[in-house]
Amino acid sequence: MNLEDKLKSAIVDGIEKLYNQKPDEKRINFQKTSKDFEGDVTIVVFPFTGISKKSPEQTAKDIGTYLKENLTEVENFNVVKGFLNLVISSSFWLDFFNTASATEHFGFSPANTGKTMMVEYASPNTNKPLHLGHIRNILLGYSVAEILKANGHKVLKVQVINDRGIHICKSMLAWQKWGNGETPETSGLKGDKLVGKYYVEFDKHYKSEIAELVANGLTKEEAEKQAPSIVEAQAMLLKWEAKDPEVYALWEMMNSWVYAGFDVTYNSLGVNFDKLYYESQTWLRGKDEVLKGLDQSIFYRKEGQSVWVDLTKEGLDEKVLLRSDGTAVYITQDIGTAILRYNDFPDLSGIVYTVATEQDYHFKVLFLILQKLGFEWAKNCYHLSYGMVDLPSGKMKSREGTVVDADDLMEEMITTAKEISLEKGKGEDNADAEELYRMIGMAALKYFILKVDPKKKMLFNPQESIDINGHTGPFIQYTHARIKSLLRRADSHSATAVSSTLSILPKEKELIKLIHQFSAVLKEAGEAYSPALLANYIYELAKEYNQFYHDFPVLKEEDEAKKNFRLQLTVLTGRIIKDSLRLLGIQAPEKM
RNA sequence: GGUCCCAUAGCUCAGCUGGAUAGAGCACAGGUUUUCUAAACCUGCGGCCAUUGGUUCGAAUCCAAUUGGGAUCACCA
Repeated sequence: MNLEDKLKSAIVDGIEKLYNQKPDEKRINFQKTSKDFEGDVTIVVFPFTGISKKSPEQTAKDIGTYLKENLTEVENFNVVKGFLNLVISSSFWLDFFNTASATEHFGFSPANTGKTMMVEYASPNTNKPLHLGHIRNILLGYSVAEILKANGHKVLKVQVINDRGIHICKSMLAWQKWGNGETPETSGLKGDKLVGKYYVEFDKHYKSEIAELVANGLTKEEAEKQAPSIVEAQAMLLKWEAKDPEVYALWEMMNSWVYAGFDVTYNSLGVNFDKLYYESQTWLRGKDEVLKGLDQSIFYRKEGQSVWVDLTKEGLDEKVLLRSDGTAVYITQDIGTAILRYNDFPDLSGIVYTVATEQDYHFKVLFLILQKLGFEWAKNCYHLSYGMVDLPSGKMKSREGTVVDADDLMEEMITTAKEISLEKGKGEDNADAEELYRMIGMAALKYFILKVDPKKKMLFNPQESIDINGHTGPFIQYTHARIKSLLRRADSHSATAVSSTLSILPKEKELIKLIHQFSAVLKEAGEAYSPALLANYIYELAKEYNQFYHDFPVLKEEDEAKKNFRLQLTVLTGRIIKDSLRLLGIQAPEKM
């Protein structure tokens, strides 16, 4: 039983004894004691003055006296207005500290919950390389998956690959026409970059064709439909759908280039997947489900035989599910794919879809439709919606060339890390050092993105945004490296339990209190699907440790008991930092 | 036009289900090293929490309206 639960039930009992009435447990509200007052935990007593029929001060005094008499953990208390500040005994903190020290991954859920969660992330199109927006997606999805694991769930990381459609045909067509047989090998380009190059090439030709047609008197809309390039691309898509051998072979070849390219990027990002879903294999799914729904009158037909769902009662619109020619639309596929996943993994307890906030409406509709179709599990589907990454110049637009390429960005981060290291006189020129620069650069990038609340959009300034000092990944890495350095010197430290009668300094207690919060933070990060909570917590911990480190000797402490305690405090802090960074996908170097 | 999201220091962000004098980092001005990593630590500067009402003992937080920004609403994906 943790401290807050203990306090809570004691307060309930106390109020009942004091005033003969049970308080609403939900109104018992704990908060950190403001640093201007003495105490560790503060209870706001205003909600209970109605029961006590006494002044806030008197009520707080009554409850405080009761707690002090009945709970060994409560050593003392003081009252400021309606705030009851409790001083928790240092023996409680030290007992907790010993327990945490003896736990391998303190804060992680020790037991398996038996739940299996599927986390979908990345989900790229196969016609162009990954960019900054994908990076946010990938880092979030990966980290959420790891956090869920730390909370005791089984996790399946999956990726949906949008490998079919008009977009890929555009690249294919352009390559066929103007590629001269160029391959990743002959061009020296990464596969995804090469295919992306032809996507841009297509767009260039398409645009000039439109301009020409408009000059010849067509409207813009007509020109966009009649331009030879797009007509050809559409013809190619039909051939693909008919499994034309030649088109299919081209499609397979170009996709294989893209996958090889993506693998490099995923590797650099340090992420992986347990299962891949290819749209080319799932795009025909869902149609049967829609027809079943039609039979059950969940859906209806409109003129022209198209099939619709009416969501106006839910405050949304009508949505088309099958075109009048009977073919599926995008959401139809998603219906099919969701069902497919539950068929693949019947014991799934939920699916987390990591998809940008632009698709909020889409997922609302999708989950509603699944519910209407009678799938109970639909309520366990969660859209992890994340905001766009904006640039100082505004939105990223591939047409305007303002897209920040994922590979370029990572490389730039690593180079910057190297430059800064050399500037600080810490750099060397060997393989180990190169690996360290990579770790630092990637930490700066990952932390910068993950520390922001997922659902908020964020601004990315390539020149200024990524820093290495202050509230950053490298700062936390540095704290870890510093801890490791200290521990390397402490060759003979033995892990003996700390006596609960040891007197501890305020700064030491602050550290223990922060560590005490860790399990709650980790749990909440999992429940809220928010790595940002963990990222911000671990910064606080690193900062607190740095202050402690600065102010007090560890190895040079002469009192053996204190030295032992401080060493173990250092060990535990280092472990929590390392574990947390790992959950964020960030490596913790031993030296830097 | 309908729906949804957002607005906190010059900049980038915290601020959990309402609680004490709203916090960090960057930037700016200074300081700390004969002692465990100065990628650190400390001090200062910086705020009408977009505006206006409401609920409450108490509002950055909840509600409503307004303003400004963004997203979305296709027989596209």
